Amino acid sequence: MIQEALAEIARGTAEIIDTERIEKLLRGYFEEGKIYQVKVGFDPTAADLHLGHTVLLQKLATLQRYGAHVQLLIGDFTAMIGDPTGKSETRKRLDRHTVLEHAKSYQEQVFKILDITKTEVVFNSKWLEALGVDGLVGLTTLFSVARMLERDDFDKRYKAGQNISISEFLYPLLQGYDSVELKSDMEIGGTDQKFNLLMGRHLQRAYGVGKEQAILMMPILEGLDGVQKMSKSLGNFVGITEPANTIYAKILSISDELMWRYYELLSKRSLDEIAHLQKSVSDGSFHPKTAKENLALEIVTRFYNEESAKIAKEEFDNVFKANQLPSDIKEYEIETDCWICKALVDAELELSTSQARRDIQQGAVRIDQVKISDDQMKLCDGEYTLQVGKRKFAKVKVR
RNA sequence: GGUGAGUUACUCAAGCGGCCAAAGAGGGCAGACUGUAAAUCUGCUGGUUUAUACCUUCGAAGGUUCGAAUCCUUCACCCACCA
Repeated sequence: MIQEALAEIARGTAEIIDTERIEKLLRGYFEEGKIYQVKVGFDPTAADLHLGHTVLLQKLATLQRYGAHVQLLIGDFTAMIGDPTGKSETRKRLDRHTVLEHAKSYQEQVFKILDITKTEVVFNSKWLEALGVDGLVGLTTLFSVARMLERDDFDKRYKAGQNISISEFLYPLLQGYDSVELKSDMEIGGTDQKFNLLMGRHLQRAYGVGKEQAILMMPILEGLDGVQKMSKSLGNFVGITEPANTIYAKILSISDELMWRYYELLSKRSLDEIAHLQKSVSDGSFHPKTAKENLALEIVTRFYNEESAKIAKEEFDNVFKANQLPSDIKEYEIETDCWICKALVDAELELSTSQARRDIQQGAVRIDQVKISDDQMKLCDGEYTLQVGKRKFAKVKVR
């Protein structure tokens, strides 16, 4: 029983630190019904969750089935410093109102996956504000600069002669201190958070919390481009609140190679089943497109339902296989005798008339499914369907 | 505090008085081919009612010049080294 649970928990993880401890927590649950605290941190700056977040969330949901109580930590205090992982720009401090709003929006999304009765939302400003300069200085004595510089990204930047600010040293310390306050038994995060996660362990020891959190690291999900990590700012994401049709279409646009990665990290199918599927595709007995469709259907179903997923697929096939128009196209009203380039801009299909002109010259623009080549034409009264490229549509009423 | 280097379009990065809306790469968009996949090939990639044209852009503001991303001055920011 415990071993089974452990195997399920370990599935897809990149690294686990202190498996013995996790085993102990599970034993406590199975034998005595003891629950334990699992910490996960979120930045309150981005309120839209995407598939990358769900890798963590799904793992948490699994843990919740085995006795975990989730501490969903909103890093409202640390967010203003900015995580040094990645680019560092001085961030604006968010006001209380905005933070609460983001947190609320998080909860709406998070509980599509997590069990609300086993989750608690906490804000680290609560204790970090109270920490004071005194406490902060105390905290900084517990870790050395040399060890801080061991951290991979600091090391690289230091050697490359790039700037590292003191506040960036504070970030992992404060995040680790959260684990002290929360007395977490386990923390889950992406592999890029390894240093920060370990800091929690280190500080729990230093502060004599009486336990050291186990660490569960999940791989970072690549974005739609298959190279960089999925993030909203890079625009390579699939948001979990996006329309079913969009989610479906985005999944279908990923490369075959990336599809297996998504299967591994997002699908609920067993690893054996996925391996089998992969084999069938590589020996040609199963079409990769079908495999991708199944994946897309599974993911859409998770956030909506089977019916919506089916409709999304039909819509997709209609538009891209049969070259028909999508069923819901935005409508715009345009004045008569409108220059085509201007109309394209007004219908929000193009950003500028110059761009519109270029696209027309390249044969990317269609009116009522017919390709046009004259960038000087005007639209007279009537209703038209404008299309730019393969996926941008708009209906216009000209009068 | 001293010395030196730097700030160019979405990103990196060339340019060092006119041929600069600004090389090149990446990214993005579009076309061909497809499974709206990848790979590949091609075109485009500041704006403007139609442009061997004009306008805005090369950290900011001034100046020199017929003419400046390029030279000078001041300011801001950033980095390294020395203290």
